[in-house]
Amino acid sequence: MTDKQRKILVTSALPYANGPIHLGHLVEYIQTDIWARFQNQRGNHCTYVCADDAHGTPIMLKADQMGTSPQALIEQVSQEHQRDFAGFMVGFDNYYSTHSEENEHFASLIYTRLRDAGHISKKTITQAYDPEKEMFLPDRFVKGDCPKCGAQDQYGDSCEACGATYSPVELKNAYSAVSGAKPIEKESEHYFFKLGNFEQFLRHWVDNHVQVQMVHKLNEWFESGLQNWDISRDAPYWGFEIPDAPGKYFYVWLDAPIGYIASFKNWCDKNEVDFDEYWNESSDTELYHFIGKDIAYFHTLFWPAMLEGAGFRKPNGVFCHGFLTVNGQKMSKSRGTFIMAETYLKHLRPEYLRYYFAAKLGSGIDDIDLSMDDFRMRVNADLVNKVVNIASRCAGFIKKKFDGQLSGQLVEQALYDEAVALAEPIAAAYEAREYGKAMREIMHLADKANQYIDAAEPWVLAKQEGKEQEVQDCCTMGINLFRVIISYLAPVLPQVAEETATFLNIEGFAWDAIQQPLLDHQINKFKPLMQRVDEDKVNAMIEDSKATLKAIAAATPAAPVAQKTELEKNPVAEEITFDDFAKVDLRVARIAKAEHVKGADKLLQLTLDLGDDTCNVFAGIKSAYNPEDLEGKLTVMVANLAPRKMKFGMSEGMVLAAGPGGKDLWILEPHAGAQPGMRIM
RNA sequence: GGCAAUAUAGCUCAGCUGGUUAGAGCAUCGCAUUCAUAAUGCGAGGGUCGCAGGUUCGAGUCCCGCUAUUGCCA
Repeated sequence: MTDKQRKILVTSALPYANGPIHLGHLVEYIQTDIWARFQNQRGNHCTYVCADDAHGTPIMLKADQMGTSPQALIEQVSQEHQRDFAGFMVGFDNYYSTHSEENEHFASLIYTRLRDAGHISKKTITQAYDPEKEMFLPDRFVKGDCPKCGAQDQYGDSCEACGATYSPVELKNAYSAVSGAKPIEKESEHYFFKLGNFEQFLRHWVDNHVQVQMVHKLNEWFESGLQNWDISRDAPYWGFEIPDAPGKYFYVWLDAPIGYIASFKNWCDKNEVDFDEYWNESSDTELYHFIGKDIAYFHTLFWPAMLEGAGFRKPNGVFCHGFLTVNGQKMSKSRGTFIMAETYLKHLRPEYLRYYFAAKLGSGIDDIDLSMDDFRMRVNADLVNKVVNIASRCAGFIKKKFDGQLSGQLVEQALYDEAVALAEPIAAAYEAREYGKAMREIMHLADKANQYIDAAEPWVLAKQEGKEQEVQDCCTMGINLFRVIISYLAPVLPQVAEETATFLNIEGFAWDAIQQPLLDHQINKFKPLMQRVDEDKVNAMIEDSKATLKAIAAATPAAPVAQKTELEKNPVAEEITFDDFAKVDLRVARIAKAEHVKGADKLLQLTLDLGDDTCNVFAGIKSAYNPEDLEGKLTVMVANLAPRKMKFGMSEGMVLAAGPGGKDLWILEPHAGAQPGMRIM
């Protein structure tokens, strides 16, 4: 800690103001908050700002749908977001909105500077247009059938069933997700940011400012060539009008990152801080953005290029993190693993999650998994059984026998020195965002503290005459080790740290304070600092998540879309006679074996048991089923279908399934009791 | 389809530039202990490091292929 105080500005990505914060978001805010708290604890001056990302078509349409104004919607969502973040102890210095005067100012300023420097071009493009709603439709708001595989109800940019990418005009049976009308093609002049002008700058910049994993990604983008970026949208659009272009608005992604600047400016004005010191091109303050890997493109290409072009400083680092999975899978609304921040907080303490995320976070971009059982056991074992236990097992002696007074000496100076010596490696781990590594070090120290107390046996000494001093000494050691541990954990567990400060009767946890042990010092009564994670509460949270999402789904007025009924999408076929039908021999079959097919993206190979006979069938259901989930189940097959030679072998029949394709595919299963081989009539 | 990341004990994860019998925590089992929020300590079992090749004196660690999972394709 010899460096002079660093001035640091950190940001987390701006959450979009059309929905609630969920646990997936929180990975990033907790990661950033821990880093910011750590920096301040070390004595640096770290400011943490964020804001709601409050513009764009989805917000405009959602407000419309709810019968309210975008303004009212974003105000309400902002309240909810701030409430949730506060609940998780995410300590922003400023939380603002991209729909603000400051942001309009900076968006216009940056645009104007880019334009004057020749980095903006115009071009007329053709886009899908909703003639009923009289607006251009973003790709996501055009739906229809995939031109490649025919899957129904796909978005305008890509097919979820076959993965094909295309433009909205290629969709079959296209309709507007806004009005249900058939979109037409319409021309409009758009404004573009000439990203290619910055290729040399960017190629150089990315080398030192993003993680290695991202460098690879970026090189890929460089290889395929930097395209101009479409930064304008036509009215009606919820955002800022472009200064010299009436009826044209900044695309939401243009003013979103500028929201970092705007939020900071807003904070500067309130706190009399010199804005320019932080944002001048030659600033020697530090700037870091924490983001999810999905928005790297915007933050590692467009953003530094915009700043460069407009004469602002560039970030010192853009830190990507991975996504959150729950119980090893994508968060799922039906499984109750799509957990909103608010729902979590109704049942569980925020620090559990802060610690769990910290224990799993590294500096890379790997996804992290929240395994509910692991979460509960890990938090209980580490924080309650190990860490808090240290204080709990020493405090009683100090309080009862010595009236809260710590002794005047450290009997195991070497052990204490060892604990304090971890300050630097742990600080280095925090600095490098290797929180998992830091947590492992800290828990190892906690193990040592428990081992020490075990060996010292204060409860044995306490029963012996004349050993009072030894009891006080070893409990003083224990309490001091506890203090060191909580100091290391303070960025992760703000509330525990605060309550520990009260318990220890100290000011707080400046990083270097532990250099001086607490001796001849009066401490307060110990109160349990943390309760165990209760399995029932975890389960209640899951159930609550299911219920909450159901309620939301029910309350949300269905998009006026024209939710076409299944029959409308796919009318009943021409009438047939019974004899026609009878030609199809449907049989109950048991799925004896199901396996992946080497080299096939969509097929599973099924071995179907018909009682006396088995047959081999290739079924295109891989996107919806895991082989292991199918084995042993009964299903229905067409038994007399002519065998067909496929690339992977002979398919002797087919299994029946319903659904548009992709994950939405359901095979038939007869009621229990049906036997393999039975004919279905 | 293209590109990338990941795949290590039952679970969650470490394993740096290749080098002795592959580590941790939790879980399990045995023993000890009772100061502590059914907490702690000691010890044990448990892995052909996704599969198959290759480079090397030597590979979990490098290369190729395959499989699975995940993400990105502005």
